[in-house]
Amino acid sequence: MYDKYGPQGWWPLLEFNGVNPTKTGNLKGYHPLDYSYPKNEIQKFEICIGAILTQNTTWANTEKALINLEKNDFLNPERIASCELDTLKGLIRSSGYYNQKAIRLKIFSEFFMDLKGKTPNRDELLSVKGIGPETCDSMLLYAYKIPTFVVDAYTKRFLARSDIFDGKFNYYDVKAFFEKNLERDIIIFQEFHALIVENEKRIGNKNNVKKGY
DNA sequence: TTCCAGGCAATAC
DNA sequence: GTATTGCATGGA
Repeated sequence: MYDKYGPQGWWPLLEFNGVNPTKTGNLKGYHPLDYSYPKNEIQKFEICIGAILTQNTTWANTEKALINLEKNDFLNPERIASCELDTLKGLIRSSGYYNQKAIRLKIFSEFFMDLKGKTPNRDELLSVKGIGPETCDSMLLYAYKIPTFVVDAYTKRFLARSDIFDGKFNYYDVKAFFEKNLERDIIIFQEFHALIVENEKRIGNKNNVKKGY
């Protein structure tokens, strides 16, 4: 997949204006071969907010919400934590589930401020309301650069078609499978997950693999 | 119009 | 511990 699609440069960040013409959807937000992102606390925060906003939603819808937040100077935890809930709901409307996501963003913003720049551990993140296994691992892998493998709907669909996995398709069994078979390296984990997503987006759900498998 | 997308918490068994 | 359900917009 790497030979076919090239380095993916995840996570997509709004601030990056480089162009990767082979991308479908948007031409912005990627930073292939540059693994120094996020470069500051705001970018770190942006990744975490994006991880929450993209829950069960397309990235296109998420990106609209992120752009709205950015335009209104809402990409900082203080602003989100202190603003009117209805204002926040309006800005993230396009991401869907905006009532619960607005509350989750506020809760996470408080948590992020309390960290004061420190890296949270997995259990701390999971204890935050609105953060489940996938959102947690996305934050750790892409914002905090901890080598933990991210399992999402694409990952399971990829495995379901591949025949190389005979276990149960629950989150932790799938995660363990990848972590056992890949070198525990931050760049490899980031690229492998992003390449699976790119591959699955391109081929579509041809075999109509059901969600959850 | 219908279906589904980079989940999660609450609830029910 | 596992299964089900509500949440909501926007594109195909």
